[in-house]
Amino acid sequence: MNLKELASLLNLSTTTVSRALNGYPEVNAETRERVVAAARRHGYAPNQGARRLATGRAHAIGHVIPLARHQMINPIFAEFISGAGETYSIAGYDMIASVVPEADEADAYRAMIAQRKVDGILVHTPRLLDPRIDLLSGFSLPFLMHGRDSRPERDYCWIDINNRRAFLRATDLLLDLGHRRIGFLNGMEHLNFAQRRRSGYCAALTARDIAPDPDLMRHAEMTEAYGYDGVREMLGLPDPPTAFLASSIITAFGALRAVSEAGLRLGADISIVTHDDELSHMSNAGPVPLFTATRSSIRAAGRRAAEMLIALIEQPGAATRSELWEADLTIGRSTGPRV
Amino acid sequence: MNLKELASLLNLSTTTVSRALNGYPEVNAETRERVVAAARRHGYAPNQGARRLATGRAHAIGHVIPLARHQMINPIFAEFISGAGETYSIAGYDMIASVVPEADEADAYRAMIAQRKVDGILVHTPRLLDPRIDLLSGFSLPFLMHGRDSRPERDYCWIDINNRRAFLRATDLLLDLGHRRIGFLNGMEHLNFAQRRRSGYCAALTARDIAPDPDLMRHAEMTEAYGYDGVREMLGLPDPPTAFLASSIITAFGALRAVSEAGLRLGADISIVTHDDELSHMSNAGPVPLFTATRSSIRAAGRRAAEMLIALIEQPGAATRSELWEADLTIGRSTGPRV
DNA sequence: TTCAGGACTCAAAGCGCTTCGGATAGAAGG
DNA sequence: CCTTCTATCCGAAGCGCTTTGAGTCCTGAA
Repeated sequence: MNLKELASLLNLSTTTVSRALNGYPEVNAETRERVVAAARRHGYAPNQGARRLATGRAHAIGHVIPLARHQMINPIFAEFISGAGETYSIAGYDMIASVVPEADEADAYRAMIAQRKVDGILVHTPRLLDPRIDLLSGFSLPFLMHGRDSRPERDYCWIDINNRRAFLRATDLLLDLGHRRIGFLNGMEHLNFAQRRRSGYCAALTARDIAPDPDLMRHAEMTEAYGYDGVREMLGLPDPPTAFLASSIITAFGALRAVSEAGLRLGADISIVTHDDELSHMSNAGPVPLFTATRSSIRAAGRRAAEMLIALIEQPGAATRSELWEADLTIGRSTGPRV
Repeated sequence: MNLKELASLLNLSTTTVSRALNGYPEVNAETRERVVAAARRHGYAPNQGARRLATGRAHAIGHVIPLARHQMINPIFAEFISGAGETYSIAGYDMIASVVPEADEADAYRAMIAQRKVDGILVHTPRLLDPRIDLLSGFSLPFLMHGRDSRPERDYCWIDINNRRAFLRATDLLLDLGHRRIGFLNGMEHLNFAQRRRSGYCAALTARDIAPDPDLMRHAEMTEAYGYDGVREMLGLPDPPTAFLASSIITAFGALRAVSEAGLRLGADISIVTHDDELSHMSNAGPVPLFTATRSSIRAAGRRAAEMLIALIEQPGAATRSELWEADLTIGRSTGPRV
């Protein structure tokens, strides 16, 4: 069933039917009802390809997911996507996701734009000096970055959490509890967020005249095994840490496993603070959560990011402001004074 | 830059340029080279909307992700998607994902089809008697289900693992080790895979004249907390289990946490077997993995599912067969004889 | 009665691509 | 030298929609 058929069925022109369905005012209320009813009855919906061609708008937003050699897909990504997807559905946008080898990433962005597949692009997990900013700035298509670059002079729109402050506060908390040797299980440090977290961690230490110890700082993909191995190895050091700071709750669970296995009691012998993205299958909720954590919902970030990007698309004039969210610091059962 | 501009730039007709770019034989090799070079130089790529309209093919595959009230997004989903996405990219398909409230699920499928957004649909996590099979069978669009329905008489294409067999073998293993009280932390039992797993678990028990004990069987969303709570509560029973069977490695990690917290030793005092989807951030790899597990890569399933669906789309005649994969049973450090 | 103006409706022109059905020119065959 | 291929290329139609610019038919004021 297409527009023409529907129109002739109703003895109306395609113009009127199109207008009736798209809510234009110059069509009789009664006519509109007839049209809408008939469309529903016959399961008519406008062909998206034709609509795209006629309007020049794709009503879709692109996500490029680079797959590195190690083939990891961050569970955080799923959660963010699900938040963004909620907003897209409500606003009538499709999400198109392109999973490509890391090396083809730039081409994937270029193709999306050249083929006019999307009206905007959402960019994930920026690197330190992320080439995608300059790449995408070269086109006139709106894009929004989840996270930031390190160069404030670049002009683009982003949403991020205050990673530095969060990890500074987390480290401060542990220092206040008397901990002096704090193991840091960071994310991969070529990523911007990890660099900022490290900066917060180091700043808190140096503010108390503690030199950051390279032996206590690690960075890697934030897996469970990484948390386990990291803690296990650091606990084997001559002067082992009494507390750990984890960059992801998944890593924190791994850390906890190593702590338990070593026969140490969480919150008594060893303290752990983690960042908590509120992943739905790794909940750290409850009145007194398991982990003391800096917390910020990644799903909420996804929702908001999508809203901001859609605003960028639909009101090109209006200056959409970037947003910096503060993470909550919630005290759980995983921290206590140094013994 | 569009076709017409590119064509006049080259002093060729749009016909020839289009054919050159699409690899039709009736164009001079030299001409083709000129065209391809010019297209690259000017960053030309055909407008996808126009192409869709002209060819009637969307070159896209749809995924509908229903968001239940509890708003959970399964990490397994991300992993599957990433596998499927790899295949899509190689084959030149887009993945379009629609995140909708559970109640709007059927409409989301209908809209995708009516608007001709996709050439095929990949359906996730079937329920017991999944209405989507009849819904989608009513259209002429190919679809593929990751998982199966319980009604063998329905004719559709699927890929699945042998959940029943996997859990039967896992249970058998524990029984062989002398365990008689085996706690079962299943996924939500309105889902098909969970029902099959339960059937395998029960079959193994009854084969040894052990009546399945409802107190030892739970089903819920497969979170870490569920594993923890489940084990904790079952360990508090008058006649507690000596082994546990978990439906997801996330749950298994939660189970392990409860075991450790109770001061029990994994593989000695308590055994755990889990299903392992090979999630990239929750690895259970290594020569002797942490968990004894029934293992099947969900990412590989995603890749294969995408291949099958694309075959369904591109060779409508050819009978594409459904596939049932067997899971590996790998022995780790989490199982041992009953004490 | 006339006519301006509002309320509806319509025909037709694209949007950018693919593809059908020729055209043209040189090569091959008679 | 004329016809028939073959290798290339082109014009134009059409995919299904939106939207511009024009009506047409009322209503109510003059």
